[in-house]
Amino acid sequence: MDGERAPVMADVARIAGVSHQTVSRVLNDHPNVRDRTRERVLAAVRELGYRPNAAARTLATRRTRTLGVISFNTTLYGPACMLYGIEQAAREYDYFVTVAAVGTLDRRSVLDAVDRLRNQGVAGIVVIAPQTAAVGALANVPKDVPLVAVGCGAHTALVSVAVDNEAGAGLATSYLLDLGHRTVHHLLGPRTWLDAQEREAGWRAALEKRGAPVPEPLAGADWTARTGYEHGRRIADDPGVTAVFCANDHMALGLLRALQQAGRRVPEDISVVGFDDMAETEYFGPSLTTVRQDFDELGRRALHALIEIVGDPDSGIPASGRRPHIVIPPSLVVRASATRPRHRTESPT
Amino acid sequence: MDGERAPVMADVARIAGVSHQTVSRVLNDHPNVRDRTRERVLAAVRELGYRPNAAARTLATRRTRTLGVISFNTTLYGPACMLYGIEQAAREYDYFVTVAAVGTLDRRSVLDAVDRLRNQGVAGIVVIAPQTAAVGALANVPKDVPLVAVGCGAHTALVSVAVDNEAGAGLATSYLLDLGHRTVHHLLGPRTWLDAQEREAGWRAALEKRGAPVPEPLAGADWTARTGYEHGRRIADDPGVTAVFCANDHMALGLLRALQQAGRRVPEDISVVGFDDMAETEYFGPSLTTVRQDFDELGRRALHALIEIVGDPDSGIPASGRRPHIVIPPSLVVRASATRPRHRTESPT
DNA sequence: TCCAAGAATGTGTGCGCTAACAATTCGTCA
DNA sequence: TGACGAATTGTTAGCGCACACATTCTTGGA
Repeated sequence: MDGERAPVMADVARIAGVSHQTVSRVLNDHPNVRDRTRERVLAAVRELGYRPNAAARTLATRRTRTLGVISFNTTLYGPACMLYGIEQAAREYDYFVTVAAVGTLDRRSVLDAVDRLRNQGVAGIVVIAPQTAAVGALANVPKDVPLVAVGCGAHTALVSVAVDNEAGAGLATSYLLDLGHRTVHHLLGPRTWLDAQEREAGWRAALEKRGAPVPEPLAGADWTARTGYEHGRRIADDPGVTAVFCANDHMALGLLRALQQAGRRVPEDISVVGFDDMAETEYFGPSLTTVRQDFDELGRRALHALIEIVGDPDSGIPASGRRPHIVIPPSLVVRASATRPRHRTESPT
Repeated sequence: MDGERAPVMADVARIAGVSHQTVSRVLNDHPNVRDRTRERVLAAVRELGYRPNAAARTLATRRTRTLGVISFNTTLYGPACMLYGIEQAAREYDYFVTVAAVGTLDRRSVLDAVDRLRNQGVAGIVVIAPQTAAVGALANVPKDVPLVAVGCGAHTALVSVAVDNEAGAGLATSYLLDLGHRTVHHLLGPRTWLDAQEREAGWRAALEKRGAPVPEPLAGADWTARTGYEHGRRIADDPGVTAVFCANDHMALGLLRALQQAGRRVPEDISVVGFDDMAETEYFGPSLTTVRQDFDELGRRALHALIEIVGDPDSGIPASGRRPHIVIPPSLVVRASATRPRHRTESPT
């Protein structure tokens, strides 16, 4: 293909008139290289357009500067953002990121992804795969593979970085209750997701704490606008529902749409609150009150945690610290989709 | 850290009672290995939990099985999907994918990303960075780096895989014209994006072909719902506008919202068509008629193109073929957001 | 029975780099 | 001026694997 082979360290050494080891020293910022020598070497490097061979370095040092990311579906807003945050942070530490997407979330796929990444020789892995099954499978991974789970809820055996789902759900639920709603219905995410479970728990806890009745949560949704829509049609027919907390924004969108089609007004007839604060929620009809989670930050924090475990000699971070769970507080973004109920049935203020 | 070192080929060889070379043969599916020997080797591999050292293999073979992806913003729907498609396809060919996200799109960032990837020794690069600036910068990359641009419009000097933006825009525009609109307004994407340019060209061509007046396109938007919203407020005040073709779905969402707030009904008063067909468009209010592009497929095709250039010996694909541009036809997805104009001002059918 | 051709396996070497150690140079103080 | 220690540079030996070649073992036909 290409005429001549890429220059190697020996070539640089010859041109600079030094030994290859000196070149290595310059490239790795070792002390005890005379300034003049260093400059000669760097000049030679530039002249040749030399670039070190990563594989050779890896082989010699027995350590890679690449990290793996396993992601269930990078197409979803949250995972996509987290991936972005991870990559950003990795760059700062001078690590590469290789991704392994898994199509389905059975144990096998997940373990398979772990395997592929290990074959490539990654130094550690961040998992964006918030399902219970995935987490279960991950528990079987040999402990010599540094592993951090991100956005997967906090109740896992793994080192994890996550938003505080329960607190977020509590925020949303309390907000609706404060508005004067007698109770708040909940459009569940898929129960196989830890986030969904935790949000449900937070919702339930908030209700119970306030002594509000706890209605049966609306189950069977899968995070998509489509299932939100389907539930919305049913809710529209139920005059008892005045407030709905949706486990994510996509479903809220579908719900909003169904209610609108059925002639139920939001927020006048029914208040809706979502979760995630994806970029477009502000422009839903009406703009959606939702719980914001900073996915970017989540990704970054996950990477930091991983680096900390891997132990980056260049950053002076000890390879020791054990920090099982990092929890990031979410915040409520108030927009137009929720308000006080029109016909207050009790407790007039 | 871990007590003993990972097993190497020699360990396997010893246990299986063969030479390391035979182990290598088994692992690389070479012919001329007796079945019994192969089994002994594989048993030893399993027993030891041996996994080949990728770095060593790379060093010895002088070729990596990793590909790089440069992406401007994996947070957007399109790029996220393409990345997913790329990873999927890469896995089939047994390649790894490492991502390099760039925050801004100046030449420097892009070239920087290329550099990082080359340092890591990737065999080739897929670029998801549809801006003119990026493409310009890429033209400077040494030609010995296999490079494929994806979703960046077709008018580039690079090997590219893209949806046919002009055809898609034509589809949308003609559809609105066929409905009876006198003309179609266009909410432009950012002019620095090739997709935006091509969509504008397609819109303009369709209009001219039909002899319809060509209004000044609505400029200054940036793909986000926010700018779509801003333009929407202005459009709402303009009774002359009966049909709008938006350069993407996000902007269409903002537009829809603004129109609704202003009391203009869609599609009765104004018809709207988008571009992309992202997952939620069906649940916009009203559900959006849009031009679908199959991002996933785009990503997969890009990867195939790259593999073809890189030349994968294991797949029997020759390292020769030059295929500058691959264009994928888009399709129109008809939903509720567009209809015939209410007050037809001319050409009664 | 023997030999040639081919199948099956083993041996040696180098990929490009870093780590450990050896050798050299330099400065400085007695 | 000489010598000693620190700073600087060079030398050697792998890291784990695949390739080229050498060697041994099977066949099958004369």
